[in-house]
Amino acid sequence: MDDKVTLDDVARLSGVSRSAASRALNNRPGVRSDVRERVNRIADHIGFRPNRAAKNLASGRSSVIGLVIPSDDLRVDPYGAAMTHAVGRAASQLDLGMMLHLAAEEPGDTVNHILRDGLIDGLLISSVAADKDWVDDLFDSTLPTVLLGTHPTRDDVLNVDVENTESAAGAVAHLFEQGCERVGCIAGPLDRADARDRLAGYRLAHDRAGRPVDESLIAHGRFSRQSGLAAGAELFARGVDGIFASNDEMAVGAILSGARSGFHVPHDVLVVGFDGTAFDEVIEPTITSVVQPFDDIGRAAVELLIQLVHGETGLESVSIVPPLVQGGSTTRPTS
Amino acid sequence: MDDKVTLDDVARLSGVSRSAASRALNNRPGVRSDVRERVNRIADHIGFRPNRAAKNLASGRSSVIGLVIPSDDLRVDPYGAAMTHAVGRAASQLDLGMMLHLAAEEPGDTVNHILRDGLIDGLLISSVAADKDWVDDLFDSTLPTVLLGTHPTRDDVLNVDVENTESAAGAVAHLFEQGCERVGCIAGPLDRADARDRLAGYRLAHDRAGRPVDESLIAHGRFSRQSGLAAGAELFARGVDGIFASNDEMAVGAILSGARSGFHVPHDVLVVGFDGTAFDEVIEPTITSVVQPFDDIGRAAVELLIQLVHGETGLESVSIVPPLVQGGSTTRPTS
DNA sequence: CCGTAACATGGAAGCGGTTCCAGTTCAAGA
DNA sequence: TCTTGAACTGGAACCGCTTCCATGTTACGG
Repeated sequence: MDDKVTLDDVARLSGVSRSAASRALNNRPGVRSDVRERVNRIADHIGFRPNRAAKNLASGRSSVIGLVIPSDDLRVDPYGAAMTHAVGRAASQLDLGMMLHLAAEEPGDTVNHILRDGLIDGLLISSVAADKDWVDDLFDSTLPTVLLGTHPTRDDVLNVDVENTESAAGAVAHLFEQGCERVGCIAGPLDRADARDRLAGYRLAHDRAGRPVDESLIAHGRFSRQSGLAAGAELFARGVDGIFASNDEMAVGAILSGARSGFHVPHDVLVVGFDGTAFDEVIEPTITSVVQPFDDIGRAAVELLIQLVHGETGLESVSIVPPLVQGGSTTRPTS
Repeated sequence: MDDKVTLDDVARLSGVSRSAASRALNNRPGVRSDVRERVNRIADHIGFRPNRAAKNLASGRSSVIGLVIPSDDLRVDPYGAAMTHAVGRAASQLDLGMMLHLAAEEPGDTVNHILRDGLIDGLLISSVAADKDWVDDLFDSTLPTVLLGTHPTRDDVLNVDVENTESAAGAVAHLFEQGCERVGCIAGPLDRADARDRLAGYRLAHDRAGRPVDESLIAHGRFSRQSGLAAGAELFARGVDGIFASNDEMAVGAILSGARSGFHVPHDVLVVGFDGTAFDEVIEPTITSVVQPFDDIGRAAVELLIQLVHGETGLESVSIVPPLVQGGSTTRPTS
């Protein structure tokens, strides 16, 4: 019923010009305060909604950001879903819209889609998607872009990430503190920077504790639950009393794997994971994990992107220190 | 480097007017074919990207659709993630953008966000979000809207859903065929239409088989894994040799619950779920489930919405029959 | 060879805002 | 009272594309 209320209507009813009305509604200077108030009152009285397309065209800004995330990641990886959720909320809080671009393996028309429409002010790209060539190319486009996570190879892109190395080291140190002697590691795919850093943290913790790293206790997974299952089995066979899994999915896999071969957590083995994405799992025990503060990350990323869009310079990447949240998987049974 | 190539440039270089160029590029009639070809060639030679905002403003259409999904659903419910993924892909294939709107409990500015910007041509709303008043109100707005799922109370909204009742009945019948005598049901929250329909299917199957429904074998959950765990425990205590869970999350919960109290699937109990969202789980056995063809649903919904946007009339809701996909949870061990 | 219909073309008017700029208003200081 | 300048105001251009409409062009049958 309130279709098609334009700025002209507001202006006419308020007895001012369109330009004055525009200034009033956008809190721009050059309007007497009583006029400003009247315009605003009338505007929302008649249900004025500025037409985004017109606004966009005139101002050159859309107040919409894009998020590029691997097609699969949203569906099968809790990390992707959590990140999408966080970014969506942050955008919404900042009065921004969010367009979701699912990154498939081949570019298809996606790049065009993303770039073509001046529909987007800037782009947030998941580092998980950055291995796809065409996604990677987006960093070189003229579109303002911020990376979520760490780029596998480049370090010239603005990004927001958690501190991986130290956090991983802290997680492993925690296992040492709980008395673990033989701590295994389930590393992620090493073509990813975060996986490499977490593995580095595992090594770092050993260095600091003055313990040698037993390379045979480093198993490799692909951040999936299945791969954690296999890697876990491998480690249990080698004999470990502690496991640092590079993400929670693999930690879950490891715990299940243990259960199947008679190793129980936390009775026989302590486990710590990374990401904090397994809290909704119905798994005993709950997993101690380096928990990613997704909301903070999303917020920081969106804010950084907006600053970039506004042409601010001297911006710096953000590194967030995630907390180690204790669950049952590293709590030694008292009995 | 190819910044700011406008239609004017294309027109000038092609030696035609802007209007002719526009017609040529949009495959509209009234352009000689050689001219059309020349314009197109030149356009992509100089890297012309029509400005979406301008296009949108002039044509009144944005080629962007919105998806409203409950805030939590994306993160903790595989169903939400799968649906989002499916819609995103379908939209992308049809050359449409997708804006994601996370529906929080309170409206906040979200409604404004969604409606205000003429940014969106139409809206897809998850039925899971339809219990929120403000979301529900969207159906009455002037924005073209299609519901994903079934509305809890209204039947005047255009929707795309799977056939719930018959499918559920089929799932239960399958349990009967496998020789189950006491089949329990874990129902979903009955304020949701799909949950009610699936429960109705459970009853229907009993009717058809000429078996009375033992009301004490109907447990209630909330579609979450945790609630499935509790409901499962309840049923195992009552003694069942088959369980129909209204979704896979609860089926997983039930299987875990069984394992904890010594009932093994499929040895002691057969289980069938609904949705087909648990395939990536590392659970033994894999779950027999009424699998939602998410891609088909997403595609159908987007197409329906676009027809609606184009003002087509006489459109009808779509009901898709999902297949029952067998997993290990209903395969009787031969030994 | 001409009249006419069918088609191709360019001009111009929007779409609904923002923003520059020049003209007004008005109060304070001379 | 007259200046002066800051603050306000409205007119008009413009963002880049679509689309209506009035011309110009072509091809045909008579």
